Amino acid sequence: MNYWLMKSEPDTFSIDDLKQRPKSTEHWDGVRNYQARNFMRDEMKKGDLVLFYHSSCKVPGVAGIAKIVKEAYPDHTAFDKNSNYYDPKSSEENPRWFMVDVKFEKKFKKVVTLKELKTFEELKEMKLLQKGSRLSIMPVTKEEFDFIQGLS
DNA sequence: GCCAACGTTGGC
DNA sequence: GCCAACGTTGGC
Repeated sequence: MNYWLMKSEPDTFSIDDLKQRPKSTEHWDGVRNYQARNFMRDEMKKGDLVLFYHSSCKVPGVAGIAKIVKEAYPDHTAFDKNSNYYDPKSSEENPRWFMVDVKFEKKFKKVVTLKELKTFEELKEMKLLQKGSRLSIMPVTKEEFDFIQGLS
């Protein structure tokens, strides 16, 4: 089983939004970065756990936990001309972008903030904290996952 | 294949 | 709103 961190802008889609979806499940569309796509398409497995990270907001940080409930399949928003995520280079015959389904697992009582994360020696190696790291989907180790959950 | 120009991310 | 860092595009 693998562990991940997935970023979302809470003004657009927060952990509360995820919880409120039917079956507390939503497809993770709009990923348009090859590295993030490859993680999703090639390595994410059903049952993997996800740190749900709030980015580009007042208090960035890990807001809770979600779970992968469906493995990668073509991201249909890439086919939709009216979508912000439309990509003419992706077709149904040869899809370029993929998404997974993610289910709400739990919300932390308080957000484990980015500021806080930066203070721990144990998390020094985290991809999230590396300079210039901007990936919206990245792997975390079991140790990092457990440690962060322990902070909540 | 190089690289300049441009676009995006995301913390601050 | 600024800007550093990184990704993508496209001319050559």
